[in-house]
Amino acid sequence: MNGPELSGVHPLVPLLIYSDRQFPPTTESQPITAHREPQADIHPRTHSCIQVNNTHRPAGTVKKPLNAFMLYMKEMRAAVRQEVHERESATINRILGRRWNALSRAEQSKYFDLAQKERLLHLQLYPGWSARDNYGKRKRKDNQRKFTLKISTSLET
DNA sequence: TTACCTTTGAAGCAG
DNA sequence: CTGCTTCAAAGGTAA
Repeated sequence: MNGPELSGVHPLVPLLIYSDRQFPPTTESQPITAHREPQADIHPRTHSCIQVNNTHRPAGTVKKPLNAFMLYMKEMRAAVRQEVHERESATINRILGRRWNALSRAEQSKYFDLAQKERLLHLQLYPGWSARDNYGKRKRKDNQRKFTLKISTSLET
């Protein structure tokens, strides 16, 4: 198999090469975006990432490394979309979860190993980074539930 | 335009 | 340490 991957090689392969040593002149504001989501960093048409930098949301927001299942989803999502006549990610993800649980441990280990490498790579790419950087950033209704829970606790106290 | 929905796993947080 | 909560992807859908 030369490259079952759609785009060619795994997104982390070219980065593993760099992981051997310190990265070339990093502009600190732009730390190796090749990892994933280049669109979140620089838009070719926009080109002016200066404005988007501080005002709204930092373009260089470092996200969590993908776990084994997320990596499995990344690879299988397109295929499943073609198999079934469905486009909603919620439905697709439900199917992916079903297939993931049907995989043997040996088959899953492939993705667990890949996820571990991603974590190590992430550690090298962003030393000092913590998942708490993005913790509570999403606006979710769960926040209200947590808030309500707090209120209940306070009332009891 | 944004959050929701949905999955598993990792990790943060609270007690 | 135990258990609960949030985020990671992602795309149609609802508000």
